[in-house]
Amino acid sequence: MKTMEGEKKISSAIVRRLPRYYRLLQRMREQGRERISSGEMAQMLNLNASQVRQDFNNFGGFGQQGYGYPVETLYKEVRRILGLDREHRVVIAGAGNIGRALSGYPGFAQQQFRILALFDVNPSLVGTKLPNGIPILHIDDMADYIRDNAVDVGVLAARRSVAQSIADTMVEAGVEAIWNFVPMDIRVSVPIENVHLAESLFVLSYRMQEQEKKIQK
Amino acid sequence: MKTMEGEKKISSAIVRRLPRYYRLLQRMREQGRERISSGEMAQMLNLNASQVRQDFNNFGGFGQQGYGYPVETLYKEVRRILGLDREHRVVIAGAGNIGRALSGYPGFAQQQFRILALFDVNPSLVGTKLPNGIPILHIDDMADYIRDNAVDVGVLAARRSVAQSIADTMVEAGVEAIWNFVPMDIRVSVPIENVHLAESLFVLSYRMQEQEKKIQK
DNA sequence: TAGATTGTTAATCGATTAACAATC
DNA sequence: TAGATTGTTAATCGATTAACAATC
Repeated sequence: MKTMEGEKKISSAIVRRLPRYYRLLQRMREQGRERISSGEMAQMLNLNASQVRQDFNNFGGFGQQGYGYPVETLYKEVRRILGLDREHRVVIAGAGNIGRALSGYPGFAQQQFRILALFDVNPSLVGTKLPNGIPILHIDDMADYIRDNAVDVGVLAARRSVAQSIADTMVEAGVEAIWNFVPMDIRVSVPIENVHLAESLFVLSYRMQEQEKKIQK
Repeated sequence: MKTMEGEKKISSAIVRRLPRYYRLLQRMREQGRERISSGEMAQMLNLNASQVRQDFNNFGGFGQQGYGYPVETLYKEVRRILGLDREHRVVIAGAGNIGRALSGYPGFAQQQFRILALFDVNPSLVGTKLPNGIPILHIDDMADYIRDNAVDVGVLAARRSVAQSIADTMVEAGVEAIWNFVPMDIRVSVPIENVHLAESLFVLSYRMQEQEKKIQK
């Protein structure tokens, strides 16, 4: 082990591979695997073995020459690096299709993302609860709720016209990160991660066309 | 105009920027803007003006020296490049939270992605219709439905254990692309685009931690 | 024409891959 | 010890940025 975490700036390319390593290690762990080599990880994730070793060495030397990486240790390290070793408290702005679908998504609870409440303006929704018991509250109460309940993650699933202003309210009330499902560029001072479904679909459409062109030749 | 489309291989980085240009041009168009320069696009999308020009020149010379790019023309070109100038016929496997949320997503219909049906095994869902009229059919009927209705895009929103086999059925029945919401690597012979929500959330979690560390210093 | 902005080549930067000594 | 595989430096590759002649 040579490098210490936190010293160098980790590139976005590397950060986006971390969840993939995490998922792989989780699976290996469930299967009772005790060690795994960079070559094996590379093959399973369609990467290069050097790249895998480079990636992990940004955070410290977790492997052992001649042996590989201990699955359990590496799993825990990656979980810690990703910040998944503590509970996150989440609210969702917008109780429409997306907002409700996200609240039912099992992946969150499993990784300690607790969804506390949804917020909306629709009078026929406000005051009700989802089947799983999560309450839908009025958006005007969101700021206080965030403060009172130590919410650290805000999810944007509202209409486009109000999205920026809701984001501002969230940040002002104290969320530390925003997960944005609204197809627009939100400007905030905290980390934000965009899930632009339409863009992903358009990329698919492009590749589909490209494929057709290839076949026609 | 020098290069002809289809000659060179377009890198993934460029393809992923195309939807962002598209969205920007759509907005400019709605605002009645007639022309736009590479510099202006770069600024709005947080890119470099050279990069913008390089990107478009992969597909042909759409600009004019001393003037910029005509918005309407460029918009239509990008739409065509992305394959959004024709209707796509879509089915969704899995009528759970995600599947139903996607069927209600207005972005699709606007871009000519027509969702024809959902498929599931749940007897209390099969045979019913969503509020917007889209029918939920039995998964066993999916292959025939795809063939009979010229479906070209399959959406995977089913449980993990059946996802690969459903994907195989879709491809066998003739879909040309798969949009995958199941957090696993699906192996198919057609283009596939993964929307791994958990991975996106984990990246957010990472950045949040990183930010905290910075502040503590 | 003069000014602006493209299209395109060249330079730079950063990420990926290869190579190999260190070492378990 | 011999074999395997890491950690790390060096080489390569590809993407981004800069520069500028072409031209509207």
